[in-house]
Parts: sequence; C-alpha cells; structure tokens
Amino acid sequence: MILKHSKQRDAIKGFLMTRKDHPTADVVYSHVRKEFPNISLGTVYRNLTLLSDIGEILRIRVGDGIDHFDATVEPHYHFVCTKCNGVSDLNLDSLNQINEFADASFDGHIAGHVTYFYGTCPDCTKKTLS
Amino acid sequence: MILKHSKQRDAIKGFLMTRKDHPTADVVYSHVRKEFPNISLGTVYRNLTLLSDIGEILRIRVGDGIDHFDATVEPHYHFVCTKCNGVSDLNLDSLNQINEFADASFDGHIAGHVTYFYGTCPDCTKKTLS
DNA sequence: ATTTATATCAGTAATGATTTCTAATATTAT
DNA sequence: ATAATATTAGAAATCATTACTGATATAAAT
Repeated sequence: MILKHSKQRDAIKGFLMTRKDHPTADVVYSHVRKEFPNISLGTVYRNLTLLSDIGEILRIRVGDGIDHFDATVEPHYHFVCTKCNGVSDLNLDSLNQINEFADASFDGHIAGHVTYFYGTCPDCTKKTLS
Repeated sequence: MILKHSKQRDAIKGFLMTRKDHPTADVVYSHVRKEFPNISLGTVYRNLTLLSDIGEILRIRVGDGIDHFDATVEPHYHFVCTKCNGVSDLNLDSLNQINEFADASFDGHIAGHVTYFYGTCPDCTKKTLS
C-alpha cells in the first residue's frame, strides 16, 4: 500500500523526535492533541504502528505491559528506573557476543537478543542521597 | 494476609511444574479445568499472580504481549522461537558481568537486566532442513 | 483546475488479556 | 461444632490496543 502524506503522522513523528524518554501512545496522544485537538487515539496508534512497521521508529516493551516508542532506530539498549518507572537510553556497545555464547550450548539457532537493564536512574539516585 | 490451602492453587502449581514450555494463563486454565471443571479463569490469574508474588513461580514477558509462567524460579534465560512462538529455557551461565559493563558508562545505578534470546528452536530448525 | 482513486482521518465499537467485585464456599484455628 | 476469614466461581470492569465506518485529505490523472 502506497503511503500518502499526513500532517498527523508528521506531528506524531516530530513529537517523538523531540523526546528521549520513550513515551507511550497515551503521552504522544495528549501532546499531539495540542496541535490537532480532534486527533483520535486510534490515529495515534495506527501511525505509531505504521511508523514502526516501516522502521522509522521503534516499539519498545520493557515489562510494564505498555508499549513505549522511540524515534532512535539505531540499535541501543534501554534502562528502566524501578523508582520512577522512566525509560532512558544507555550508551553501550552491542553485546552481540552473548548470542554466540548462548548459541554454543543450544541445539537451535540464536538470531539475536532483547535486553533491558533496570535499577535507579541518575535523578532518583540523587534524590535518594539528599 | 495469611495463606490458606487451596486445591485449585495446588493444581495450578502442579500443572506448571510438569511443563517446560512456560504456558500462558489460558493454557493453564484449559488444563486445570480437566480436574476442576468449574474453575474460573479469574482464579487461575489470581493464583498465578499470588504464586509469582510469593516467589514460587516466575511471570515471564517475552514481547508477545501475553504473560507466560514458569515453575523454575532459579535465575535462567529464555529463548523464543520466531517460527513457532514457543518459549523454552536456555542452559546458560549468568551474564551478570554485563551489568557492570553497562554501569561503567551510566550515571545511575544498574541493579540487573532482563534478557531473552530469539531465533529458531531445535524442532523448527530440523523441519527447515527436511 | 477538475476529476478520480484511495490513503487517512475522527469517532466509535470491538477485542483480548488481565483484574476486580460479590455472594457463596472451603479451610484453619478455636 | 463454631467462628473467622481466605478462597472460590461467575460475572463485570478495566486497560491497552485494534478494527470498523462513513467522511475527508492527498496525490495523480485528466
């Protein structure tokens, strides 16, 4: 199916690009609504799904049962704060060697892995100390 | 709240212990129903949640949006087959060193990681070849 | 510019997994 | 036995997400 240009899709992608905290569909919705008061949550979901299908954004699942979205599509790892539940990026080299490590003792074929780290984010660490 | 014994809970835990494929609540439900025809899905969910809260089983999220459950609580890694969607265990040493690796370039504190591997399981690998 | 074709939209309804509610039942202690 | 209460079955509610529908916007063809 051929894509047609859409202002709503532009706004969704544009908003995501301004954010480093991997917002949920609901957060995207509430912000894009400032520019498009009549936009529907269904449109937000449809475009987030479309954009991730064509590889322009990432859909991230970090165990809270809610999908998060990320405009940075280059492979990278994520961090989830167990205090504020925030999601952020980690500046970390690829851990692809763990695929071979796992493959060594496995009878099938390992193509990749999904990893996220958890703990206390910089902000919550500061708050704990003060 | 003090726990009381329950035949339904026993059956749920007992069924889970016979399985290595990390069934979903729905699968647990359909099997336990053979012994307790009137058991409700809510009871299955409540007990699976209770058992994982007290650490007798694990609740596993592998990105398909459905919770899987595992009677093996010792830390171990999981594998998801991208062909049959089956979930299985991996016999793999802990990768805890990646926590320190990630911590090195991170301003907060990393307490742990969640990882699962994906690819083709032994069965599907065999079928592809034949 | 008009017309045509169709992708996208807003709004709403439907879905699927999971949780919560309620009155009845089962379990444990007294 | 009796009392106290955790647990149950069944149904309803919730939450995130997807699908449906007729109207609208976009891009291409005339």
